Amino acid sequence: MRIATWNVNSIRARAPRVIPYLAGSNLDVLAMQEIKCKPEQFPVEAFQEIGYDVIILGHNQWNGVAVAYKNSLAVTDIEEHFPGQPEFDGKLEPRALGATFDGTRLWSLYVPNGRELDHPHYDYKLEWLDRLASHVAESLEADPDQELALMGDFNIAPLDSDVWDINFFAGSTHVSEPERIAFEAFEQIGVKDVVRPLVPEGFTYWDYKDLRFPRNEGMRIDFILGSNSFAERVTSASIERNERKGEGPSDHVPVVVELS
DNA sequence: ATGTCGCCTACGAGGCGA
Repeated sequence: MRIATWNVNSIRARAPRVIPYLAGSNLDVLAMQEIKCKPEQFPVEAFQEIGYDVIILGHNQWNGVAVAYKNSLAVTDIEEHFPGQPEFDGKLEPRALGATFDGTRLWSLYVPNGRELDHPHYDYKLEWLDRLASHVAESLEADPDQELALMGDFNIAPLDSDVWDINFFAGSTHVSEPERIAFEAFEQIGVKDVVRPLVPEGFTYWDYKDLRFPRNEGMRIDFILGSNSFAERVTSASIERNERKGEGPSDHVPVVVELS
């Protein structure tokens, strides 16, 4: 089984990139973030034409997550939002979508950005991560051997080397100690980064501004975190840097793992 | 370089979020 996560930054704008990539990728499952549309606006037919069905969670022009999967796969236990997921500004945002494929539990996750260290969105981000970790910990306590993966845009650079210049990010979100502690908490509950051991180098995101991609001034903020049973099945991984090239790319690229 | 995108509203251009 081959699965991937990709912050597409609007599926309507990105279909000309996502559909050809998916058609040529032999992926079984693609978790997407920032689809930026309602379900009725999602280009479902373009996915169906290349043999994929789609699960969608989107409310308006912000956020939104989806999961595309080969139409030969059986999907069960579709879950919109995770239990205990906090609200922002009184609203439950479309940032988490769970689904199980042949016994493998996958989550497409778009972690809140945080905006600024003194912004309410930052507290929301930390709370969101804490609640997610609590949910995953409970789930793993109930079924320690389950194959589970958290896939998505975590909006955290866990290491200084995950940004092109740590000094540029002084006082910014994505690199603060509380965010990094929140990220490390997943490893402590038994869900670890399954890509980094196989792909130690490389960014997953480059801002559209300031020639960031040509200068390779990026960030590693998109991850696949797997339970022990999931991690044991991972045979290879890749960061699809070429998807940042050419016409009309997302600012993020796909992160892929192959399972035995 | 104040250097980009994509969405909204509402039909031009500004606001928001990332």
